Amino acid sequence: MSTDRTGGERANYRHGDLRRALLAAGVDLARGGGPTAVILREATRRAGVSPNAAYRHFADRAALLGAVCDAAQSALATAIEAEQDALPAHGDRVLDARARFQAVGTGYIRFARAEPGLFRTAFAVPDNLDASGSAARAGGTGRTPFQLLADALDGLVDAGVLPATRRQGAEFLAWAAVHGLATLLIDGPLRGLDNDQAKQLSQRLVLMVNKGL
Amino acid sequence: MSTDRTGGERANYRHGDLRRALLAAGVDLARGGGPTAVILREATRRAGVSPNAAYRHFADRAALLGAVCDAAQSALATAIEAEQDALPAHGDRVLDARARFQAVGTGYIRFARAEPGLFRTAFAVPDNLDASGSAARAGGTGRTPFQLLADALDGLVDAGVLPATRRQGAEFLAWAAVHGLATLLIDGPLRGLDNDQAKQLSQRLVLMVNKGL
DNA sequence: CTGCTCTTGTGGACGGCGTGAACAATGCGC
DNA sequence: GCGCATTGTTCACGCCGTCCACAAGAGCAG
Repeated sequence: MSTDRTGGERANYRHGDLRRALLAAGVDLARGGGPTAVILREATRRAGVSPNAAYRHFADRAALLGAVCDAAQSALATAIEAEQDALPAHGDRVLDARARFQAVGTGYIRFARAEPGLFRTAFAVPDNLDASGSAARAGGTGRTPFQLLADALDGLVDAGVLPATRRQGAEFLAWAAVHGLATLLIDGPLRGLDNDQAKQLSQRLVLMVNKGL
Repeated sequence: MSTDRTGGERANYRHGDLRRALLAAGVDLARGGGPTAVILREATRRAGVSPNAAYRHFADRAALLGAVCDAAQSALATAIEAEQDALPAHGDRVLDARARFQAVGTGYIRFARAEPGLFRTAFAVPDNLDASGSAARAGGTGRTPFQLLADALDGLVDAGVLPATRRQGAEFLAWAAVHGLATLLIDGPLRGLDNDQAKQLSQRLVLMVNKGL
């Protein structure tokens, strides 16, 4: 019983799981105010620890922000998966593939509107192509948001909806459109739209992508 | 000759045009490092003035950043106009309308890639619908980027390319796609693409929008 | 059990940031 | 020429990220 963690308070001066606590605090901060709200000192304060303790677990503020960013991407992936799981499966391959593709877009935008702070944080750190497949950014099925989109596009090809010749690079076009709309909806001139309008617009956008790909 | 400004140095302790100098410094900072690089103290340093002098011309850092943001939007508008002006006018109304629409997208993305810092700053301050028509954000023709896009869409309708029924809200769909691609190209996984690849992808995207609207 | 070492948290300090309040130099209107 | 509103300066505060030296446990060797 030397490391008693059953109260929330520290019995020892060792915290026990400080890294996780700091990350959780960071995610909370990001949820409330986006990437710039991820303040290292504030995270340590919330973990009940002195500022410099953070440096035992993260190289610097950027490293903490990076971890929060990964967590946000993972949450986004989970949101997309949830949207897809809620889909009724009506045997038709074509309709199913279309629905799964649509669900990526609607889940993406639903998450952006529900958790704007986390959403903005998810894309705050410029990532390279490798990182977009990192396991830390995956949801419950082990796939990142980007991979979920790619899967949906593959599904469209398999169902014969999308010609294989147009498959290459399609994830970038689709992602650009959906991500752009999300940005407009939370930070841009489309902020203030109500849920119905937003949903309608996002459906129209995915339709546009589907037709235009 | 009491207000001698002919050297670059201050003869008087009055600066003469500090607001403009601070704004110029701010734009320079934004060009180099995006919105977070717009440091109030650094701007005053570059203007050769004490930090608090800035407060005679801007309420706070946010106000300075807002002015820089407007300037960046204006630069973006100018870039789009330049792209449109470079277009050869071959009498055909349909082709001309399409080309002008396409030029909005290519000019947008060209600017984003040429001036990523300014581009990111242009959208750093969440704007409302009114501000997207503000005169401070206009280019040489007095139109903001958003208005230039709307004009191009109107042109498509006039030329009979785009059914009037689909005109409403089309600027948001088009903007979402182009803006999204721009962010992928400068901050996202598509950073690192060379000019040809980027141009090709952006053409494909505008084609997608054109076809899908 | 004793003592050594590695890990992890603490305390103090530094420089940089945004910003407020008091003060001073200046140019302008009377 | 005088008084005043304008504009820049100086001093000060609190917050931030971060470096360094130190201390308190944990874990292991004997």
